[in-house]
Amino acid sequence: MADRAAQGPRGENLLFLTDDQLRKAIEAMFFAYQGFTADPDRILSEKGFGRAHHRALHFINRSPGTTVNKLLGILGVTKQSLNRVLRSLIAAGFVEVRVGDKDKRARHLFLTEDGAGLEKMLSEAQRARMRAAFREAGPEAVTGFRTVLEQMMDEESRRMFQRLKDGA
Amino acid sequence: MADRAAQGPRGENLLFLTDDQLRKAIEAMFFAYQGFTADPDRILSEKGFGRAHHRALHFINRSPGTTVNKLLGILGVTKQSLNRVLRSLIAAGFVEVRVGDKDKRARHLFLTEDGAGLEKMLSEAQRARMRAAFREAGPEAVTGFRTVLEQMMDEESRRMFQRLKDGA
DNA sequence: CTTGGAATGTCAACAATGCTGACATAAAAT
DNA sequence: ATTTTATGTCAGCATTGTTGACATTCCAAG
Repeated sequence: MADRAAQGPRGENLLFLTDDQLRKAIEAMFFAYQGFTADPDRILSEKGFGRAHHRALHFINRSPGTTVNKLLGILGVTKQSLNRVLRSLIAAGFVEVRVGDKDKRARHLFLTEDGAGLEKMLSEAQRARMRAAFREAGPEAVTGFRTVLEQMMDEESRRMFQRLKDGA
Repeated sequence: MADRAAQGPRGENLLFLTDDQLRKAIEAMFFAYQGFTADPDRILSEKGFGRAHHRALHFINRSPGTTVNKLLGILGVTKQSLNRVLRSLIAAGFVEVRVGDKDKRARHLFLTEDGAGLEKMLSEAQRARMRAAFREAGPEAVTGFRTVLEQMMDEESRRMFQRLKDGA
């Protein structure tokens, strides 16, 4: 398995593509994701919610009035799974639903004041960790980080991400 | 959303620390992790296994003879949860257990030939995606990627990761 | 040596969150 | 007007987290 897609004589252009380097990156991704979700998970578990609730709150907050159907596309889960999460958020008074004006099948989702409060608490914890990591790593590392993440996405997710990035 | 926690006149030292930039990074992490797990998940679901089985196979493969207790520390789940996963891997003939020589409480874990085969299939799918992403992003991005990931980990995970990085 | 506590692992039951299937309702197409 | 498509809900199952109760083994105190 001796590899690296190296070419030049000096480091500059090495690609770090040995299986061993890739394994380390895979493990780093695993441990980093644990950290990424740790703070919100802790807050949520105290309130009897889980990670799925956080994701729903996040994307409703960022796109108020979005529909169940649009959320499905973003989250990549089934409508049944999302529905369960939304039901409990609605029951708890964190999310409000309005039936569509033009299309009465569509359910438009909004955060209540409480919902916005919870979302803020969760995002701020997550952002604080991300901000600390970025500060430690430095701006060039941050650029590289985002470039690799984007390349790791599925085609469909990447399109979704791009669309979300610019406006709605 | 004009952002960046800029200070100097030119990019060099920008910190990208606005909430909006952080939100984008958070979403990137979410979508990238979907991609990260997508290929192994697909393979596993055909065989009636899940992501937890992959993690167990990965770390047993990398540290043959490790014990249940050590795996717990690495995976960050309860022993009961891990036990269930191990039981099904053992029943399927992918993992072999040997009672400790000195300490008969300890269960040492090894992959069978089949187990190593499955692990290889899973890792190679995951490595292929990682390799492609790295190739697209370029070596500097890869360095930055790993730096940020490491900073995002919990203290404990980071120690674990460091220990794993250098040998067993 | 015995006894009691700590370490390791197993079994059982519950919760969160994926999934598929069946269905109700509204919109769109024929 | 009837059929088909889109959207969402309800019910039930699988995976994988959790806690609690327990068995076995080791080790340390007496």
